[in-house]
Amino acid sequence: MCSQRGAALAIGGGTPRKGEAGEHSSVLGAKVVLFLSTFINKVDRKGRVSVPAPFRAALAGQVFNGIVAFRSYRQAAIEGCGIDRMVRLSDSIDELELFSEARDDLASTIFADAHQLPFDGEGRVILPPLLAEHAGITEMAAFIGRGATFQIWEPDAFATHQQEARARTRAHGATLRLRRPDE
Amino acid sequence: MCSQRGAALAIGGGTPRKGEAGEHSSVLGAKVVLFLSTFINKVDRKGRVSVPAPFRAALAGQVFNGIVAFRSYRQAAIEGCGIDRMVRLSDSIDELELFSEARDDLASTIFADAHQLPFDGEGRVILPPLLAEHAGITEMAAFIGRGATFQIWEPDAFATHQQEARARTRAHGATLRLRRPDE
DNA sequence: TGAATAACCATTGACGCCCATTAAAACCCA
DNA sequence: TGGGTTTTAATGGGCGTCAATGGTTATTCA
Repeated sequence: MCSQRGAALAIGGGTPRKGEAGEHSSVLGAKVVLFLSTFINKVDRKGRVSVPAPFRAALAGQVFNGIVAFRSYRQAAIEGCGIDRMVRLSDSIDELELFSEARDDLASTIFADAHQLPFDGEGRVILPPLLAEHAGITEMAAFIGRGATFQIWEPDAFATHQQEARARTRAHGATLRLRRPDE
Repeated sequence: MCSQRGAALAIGGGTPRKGEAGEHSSVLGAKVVLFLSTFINKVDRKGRVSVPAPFRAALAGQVFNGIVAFRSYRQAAIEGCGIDRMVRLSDSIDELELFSEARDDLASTIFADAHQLPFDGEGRVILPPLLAEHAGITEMAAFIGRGATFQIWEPDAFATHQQEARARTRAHGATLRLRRPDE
């Protein structure tokens, strides 16, 4: 009802067209995943929320059909991404010294808190109470595209957060150098 | 009763779909195993605990139908993984200098202490008293996903540990460079 | 023969899966 | 370009299945 259209997308070997179902190409190179825009969906009495179709499309073809979600460390929000990103993270951590403290901390902090939320037939997921509470989500959930990942906020909380972020950006004049395509 | 749903998973050659039972493909390349999230299950009077279904799924297809557990030597926890990882660990240790002290210590610390815990028909394992005591587990056991491995803690003890780990991670500004998909 | 262990069965509640409904885009054609 | 049609997405709800748990019976070893 409140969701807005607009896109976010997934870029694989080929660009998924309309009718032809963007299939994975689970093949070689990792698929480029991009989450864009904001979508506000309803949380039903069972705790289910529809993940925006564009986000689902971006995740299509990953080894796990659903999203991975965990509490944001610094904000009252839920961080979301696809399983592929977690696998990469796992590999990265595996390269740290076995049994080192840093490795331990990262593992306990990241993986222990991550929830794998599978899509149901309609592309919905069930928000675990722990996560929903952390973000203060009850009625509605705002899916916020952030490029390679996304966040889920309580709509009003996000509106406030966004205003503050804008103000900060204006104040600090934050800039960013664009990465060269190849570097 | 206290377990939380959400899945964690096993990624084989093919994507385990709905009806077609995600089977192993114990084939060539090592299967990608990812333990995510936290599950708290009850330990019954016989010392049995259900290993979370998602963890079982991640282990499916390995040569030993069960888990390998040993005492963490840094924490009041039980380290857990599949038999396949022990094989890899063995290989790694094999590469250390023969007769070196480190090799000796690792071998006796890990392998001598490792227990193979087979699943019963319902996917439960019996926690050896030695391990349970080391982790202070009596009523409940928390299965903690850590990517390629997992740990088993006494729930409250883990909650404390996790908070400290979070604090440390934030304090050290511990960062981790995400591994590029292909590198 | 008794104790400990393993295999088997039974219960229940949460979750996966399905179908129906509605609303809003996208599409098509005049 | 406007109106009518088609398709897809979001939402609600019912029901079957499986996971977690508890208990009972068979089996093995001391």
